[in-house]
Amino acid sequence: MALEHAILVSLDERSGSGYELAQRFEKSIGFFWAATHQQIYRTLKRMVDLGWVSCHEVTQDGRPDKKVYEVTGGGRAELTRWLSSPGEPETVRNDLAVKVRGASLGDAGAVIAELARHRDLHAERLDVYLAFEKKDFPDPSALSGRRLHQYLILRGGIRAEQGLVEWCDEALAAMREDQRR
Amino acid sequence: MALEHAILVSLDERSGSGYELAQRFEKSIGFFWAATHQQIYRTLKRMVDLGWVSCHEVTQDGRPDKKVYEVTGGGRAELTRWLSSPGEPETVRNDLAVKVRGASLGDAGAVIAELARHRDLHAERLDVYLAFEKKDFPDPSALSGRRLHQYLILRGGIRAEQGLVEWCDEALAAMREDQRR
DNA sequence: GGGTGCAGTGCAACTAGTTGCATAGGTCAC
DNA sequence: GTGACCTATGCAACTAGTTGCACTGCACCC
Repeated sequence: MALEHAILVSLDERSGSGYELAQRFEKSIGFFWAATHQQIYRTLKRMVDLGWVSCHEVTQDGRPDKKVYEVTGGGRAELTRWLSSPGEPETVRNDLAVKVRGASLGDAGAVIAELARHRDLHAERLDVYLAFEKKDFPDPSALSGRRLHQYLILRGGIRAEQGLVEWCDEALAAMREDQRR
Repeated sequence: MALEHAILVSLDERSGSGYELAQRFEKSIGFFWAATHQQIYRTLKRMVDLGWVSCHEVTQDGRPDKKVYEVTGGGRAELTRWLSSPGEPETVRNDLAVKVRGASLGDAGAVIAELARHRDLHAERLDVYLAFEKKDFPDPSALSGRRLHQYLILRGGIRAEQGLVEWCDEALAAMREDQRR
């Protein structure tokens, strides 16, 4: 499982509370790992037990108190161990593909509409990523270390969304053509 | 959840036992939905309770008896309903991306090796898919209905693997270049 | 006759992830 | 002053998926 490790990477960049982490997961880290606040709070608790992160409460005024977590030596050791251990590619799960495959057993028009909806969702996400790229990484060839790695992740997100938009377009064209015949 | 629906699509094409389904999931359906035999047996049982599939035992000689499942009217109704209902794109989960993002906190060389390993895995899968394409769909423009949908799914798999291979190559080149400096 | 391997089904225990709800302090607008 | 919204944490119950094991029957090879 990589949620722990995604949290370690994120906390290593900057210590923070569960709430802050949840927001980071909604944004940058969410390109390649999704997590709800529930999952994060529970996992943080487990990670404290494992000695991978430490926690101290911070009293705030004007807003509720929070618990700030930071990575310990044990956490860094675990991260190093994990980075060097092999893993398998995630198993694919694609609702939309199941729908396309089943289109001839139901309402093909509805599946086409669903494809078009997903096409637009992916195009929207792609635009967001491309805007990040333009703004945050204007000169990719100059990057190194952590900044390079952040850039590469973004590139992965861009490629994935591009591929999905193109696939939706291909499928839409073929299925619409098939319907006309 | 789409495992039920993936099973319905598969059983609608051809009735079969849990064992057979598990094999189909290892092959064709596995392009876009992974499932173990355990999951399949459990889900089939639930689907019988829901009235989506019916089950009858088949005595075999030379091998153990089996239970053959087939889709009922209720199952087809459920499938139609689901095909017309909107769904969200799956949340992404990518171990390898987490590793790349964390590469500067551990052994960057190990992450590079892991990238190279995954690159080869994806290239291998891509070859398998391309061979299917060549063999099973020599003339895509002539396809319609179910055959077209099967082809489009395969195209999705091909695009996804191609994108991953290219991304691995991009990341490998950049990280190796960064190491040399 | 003993090992390997395929076909076939399943339980039990576990880990991971989702959903709904609760609570509590504070700001800001109408 | 009250309703909407943001920060902040968490429990409980559920659904989904994984892992390890167990059993049966038969075939085929050495």
